[in-house]
Amino acid sequence: MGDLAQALGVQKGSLYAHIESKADLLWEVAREGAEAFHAALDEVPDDGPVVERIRAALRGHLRVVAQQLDVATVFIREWRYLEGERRDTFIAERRRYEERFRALFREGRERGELRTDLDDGAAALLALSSVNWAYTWLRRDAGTDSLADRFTALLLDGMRGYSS
Amino acid sequence: MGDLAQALGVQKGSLYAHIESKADLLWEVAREGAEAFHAALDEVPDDGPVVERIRAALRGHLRVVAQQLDVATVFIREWRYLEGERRDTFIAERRRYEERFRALFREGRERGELRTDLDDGAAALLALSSVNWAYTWLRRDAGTDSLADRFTALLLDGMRGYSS
DNA sequence: TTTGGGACCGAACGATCGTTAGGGTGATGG
DNA sequence: CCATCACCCTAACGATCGTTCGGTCCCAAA
Repeated sequence: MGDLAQALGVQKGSLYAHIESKADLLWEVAREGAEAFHAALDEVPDDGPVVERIRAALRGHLRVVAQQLDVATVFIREWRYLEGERRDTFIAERRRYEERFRALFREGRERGELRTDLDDGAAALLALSSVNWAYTWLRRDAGTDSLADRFTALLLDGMRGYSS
Repeated sequence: MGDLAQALGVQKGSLYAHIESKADLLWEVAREGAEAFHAALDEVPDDGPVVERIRAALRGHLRVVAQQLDVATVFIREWRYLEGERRDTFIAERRRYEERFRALFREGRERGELRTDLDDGAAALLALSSVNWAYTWLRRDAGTDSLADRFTALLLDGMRGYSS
């Protein structure tokens, strides 16, 4: 709160003419984060090659991380400090996001665009881990699309030479 | 400190008969974490198929995460609260760990066991991201080896069907 | 012109937390 | 037997932090 007030050029107490509590602020940022990531997924077309949609989803996620790093940090890490009902509803929203991701891989498998023995749970976990971890090192001005493409290529084609 | 004292069945102040400061504790755990992860990497043989060594490295990392979750959490996340010189030396140790990981992928490419156009930096980043993120969801009793193997399979062979 | 209200200040409150101080106990070893 | 020392307690200190409160200023609506 002190830092926030200082960044606004205002005394600590003056903040409370605009907000109710610190917890409210965290909740607002968490909601904003959920909205941003879901919005990025909304931009992914719901038909066309699954591979391209996965690439678009990773691009979108990384873009949110890079361009709204603070919001993303709350969505990814700081949400833990939410309390009570807000915490529960946030977790549900977060699970929904992961589920939407997983559905991509499931559909890819079912359509035969991905390997038929694909473990879509592990696949979604792997993909989401890679982009979720990005908030720890990603710079705001990084070329996120090309990075997402490199991740996509690695995830889809693997690191072995056989498939090239 | 209060929680720690309570867990030990002791008053807060009594802790200081054994330690110097809270910062010292964090430093100790951070060092323990670095030691554990490096030790896990030491168990990986330095010859043989690179693919198997990568699998072993991921297994080792996940095992440390699962079995020493608190230590791993400090190594992965809480080290940020280290200060001064300790912070710097820790970061160096952490970078060295990442570099050892990356060397695996580089060697795999150079030996022709991995694709010749492999971006070993991105590959190491992807692999480390996947296992680093695990501390957020991994349960202590999880079958980490099989999980590491699933990750290894996905990373090496990819999610596309072509290579199977 | 008066009134109401939003924005802000300055100060303080109350809680938490890491740490210190002073004193007590009991076991150990010279 | 006595001194030492490790260990622990209670109490308090000082700093930080989120929040409250009374008061001032100023703009806009009545």
